[in-house]
Amino acid sequence: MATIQDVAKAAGVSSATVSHVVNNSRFVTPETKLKVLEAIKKLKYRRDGVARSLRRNSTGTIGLMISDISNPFYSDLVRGVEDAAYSANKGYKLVLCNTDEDPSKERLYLDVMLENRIDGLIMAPVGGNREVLAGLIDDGFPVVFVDRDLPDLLADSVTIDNRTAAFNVTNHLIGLGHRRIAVMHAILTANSIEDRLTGYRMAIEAAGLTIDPQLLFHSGSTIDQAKKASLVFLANTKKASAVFCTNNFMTLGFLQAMNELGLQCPENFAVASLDDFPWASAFRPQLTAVAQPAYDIGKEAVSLMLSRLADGAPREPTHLVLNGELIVRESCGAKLDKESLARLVKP
Amino acid sequence: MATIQDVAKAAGVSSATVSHVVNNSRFVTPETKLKVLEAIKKLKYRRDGVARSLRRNSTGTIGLMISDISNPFYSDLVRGVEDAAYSANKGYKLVLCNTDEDPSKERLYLDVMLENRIDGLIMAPVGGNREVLAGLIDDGFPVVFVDRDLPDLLADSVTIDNRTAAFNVTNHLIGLGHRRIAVMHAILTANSIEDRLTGYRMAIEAAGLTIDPQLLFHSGSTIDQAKKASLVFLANTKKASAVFCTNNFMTLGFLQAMNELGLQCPENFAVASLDDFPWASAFRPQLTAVAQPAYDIGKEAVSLMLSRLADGAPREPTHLVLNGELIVRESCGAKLDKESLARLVKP
DNA sequence: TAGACCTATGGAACCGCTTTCACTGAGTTA
DNA sequence: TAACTCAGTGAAAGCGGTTCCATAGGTCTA
Repeated sequence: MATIQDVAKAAGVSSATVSHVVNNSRFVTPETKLKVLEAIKKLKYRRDGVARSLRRNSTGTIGLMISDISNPFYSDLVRGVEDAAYSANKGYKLVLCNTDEDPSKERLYLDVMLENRIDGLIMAPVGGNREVLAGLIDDGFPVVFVDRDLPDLLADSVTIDNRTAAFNVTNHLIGLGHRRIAVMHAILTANSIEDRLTGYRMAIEAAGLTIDPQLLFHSGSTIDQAKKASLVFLANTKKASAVFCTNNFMTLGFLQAMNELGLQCPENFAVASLDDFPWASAFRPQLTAVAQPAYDIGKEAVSLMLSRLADGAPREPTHLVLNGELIVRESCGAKLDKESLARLVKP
Repeated sequence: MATIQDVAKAAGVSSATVSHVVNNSRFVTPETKLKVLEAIKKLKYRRDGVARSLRRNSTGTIGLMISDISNPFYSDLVRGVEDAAYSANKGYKLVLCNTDEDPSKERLYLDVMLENRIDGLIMAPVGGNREVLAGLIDDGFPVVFVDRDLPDLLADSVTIDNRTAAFNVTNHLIGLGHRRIAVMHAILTANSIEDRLTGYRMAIEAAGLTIDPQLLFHSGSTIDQAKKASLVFLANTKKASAVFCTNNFMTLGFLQAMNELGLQCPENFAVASLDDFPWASAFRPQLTAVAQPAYDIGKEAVSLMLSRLADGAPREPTHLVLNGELIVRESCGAKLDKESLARLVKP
């Protein structure tokens, strides 16, 4: 691999000149430039980004930590981040890792990324590495939280209004006549889940209903765990007629469980999802869901990140809150005739 | 950020000793080691991976280029790559990018990755950057193709037996009585699509049927493009009773088109997919599909990569061919009663 | 006791770039 | 013609590690 010195020698100029040609960072006469470019071509020279990063003290790399790339919510989000990061003039690169909601994995990857001198970090925090993150943020290291926030850590964040989203979903179910609405949720120390539960409670109470703690159940964050938890819940039926699944893997797990038990949705049980699927319209049951703007969350996160990277001037953290859109389809019974619906909502 | 020199000074030793302590690369007396570790802790020293990479001439980074992370096939594959890459003792990092099947994007990202001195590249080649890739491979740079292969480029590859998979799917449709089976495919210069079409043709001919070119149609590689192509196809109906969708986005597009036209699957049209979805069992129609071992493809790709990175000794390229598994569910009519099926297969 | 050997550590070159500072020679001004 | 300006380029330090080679001091052998 040819170095800048090789090119300089071949072109009969100094390495400084080669560098300036490559980076377009100072005037070079057309003739000299031509000589340099020819030498570059001839030697197949490719600037060494590692040496460059060392010298410039910046790698042009953004770290991206999410729970699980195989979750469509995150893959869309990642897509948004990537498109925005590469396309910016600067051409930031992305280093990706999955935490699986495991704090120790998160910690490990944090160390790896910091050792490799990422310029900034976009992450869906698991919670549990507060000190490390607080240290980073205090040092002025750019961190943008996505999907959730870690309360009282002063970093930028891009989330959706989880409370309102959950309220709307729950309210939709209530409006259809459902009275006993279950909730399946993941266990997280981040605030998104808590907000979703709060939205649920607010809707229940606003309708003058009472909250039955028996109707809340939780599961691990994979489809399989969600399915198992759902089977258990459905076995000890608490006479619910509907469930609000607080994320998309919960929804898939619940539907798989219903399927295994021979239950039809919505004929036997209504299902509402917080998080839509891009392919939802191709399948039955057609899910009633809040669609999160995952791609936009990623895009906005990059934009906050770039603004931090651009001017070193510290600023107050920005908390961007996007809106989820409730898409009413069939899985809660919205399209059922009155009679069938009546049968569904009174278990 | 403290440097190794700072630590050395604080511990009263040389930077060489600090380096050896950090890397565990030569014996250091317990007392000295302790002093160093304490200094590291006190100064919050974190080894600079960039400087390290420069000196060692290796970054511990693997580039990963796929079409589109929001495609579940690729997100599973990426997951497999990541798990294998991080978990190996070496702890390789991953740099990710999406080509969207666009050769110029592929070229751009290739340049970015090479500039940043990835140690190896795992990619689903778009085709069209043959010279660059050939140059790399000739220079002994480790490249592993996944999902598809670029014929006569001597790189390792991990694929599935596309021909057999397509043969089996088609044969399944024929076995159910379908005689006019359409195929929707993407346009790629890589060989996977060609192989799938070949498998289709072989099954048709093996059954003594004739191939009607009117039944083949193609589309761009997004769900939306697939939907549009499907709408056109379904509008000018060629009296097909079944379609074989040669990848998962084709399948989703086709189902969305059917849905838009009020067509039921399989009652009005049978659909077979090459590529399953992890959540397939939660929804209707329950897809009959060949499940590709996407996660394993990723894992195996890393394992080939690591073997190349370990011993510098060049070896012949390895072409690993995994098997897709035909999962028979309902979308081709397999579970229909004879009468309904008979109605379906004779359009 | 001299030489050989071993153990634990240090000195410093070097990886390939960027960037500051300096320099040369031509043109301009007084 | 001397002094100055300015355009174009070069020399070399330095980013923060790794690693080769050297060395001091101790132990062992003859």
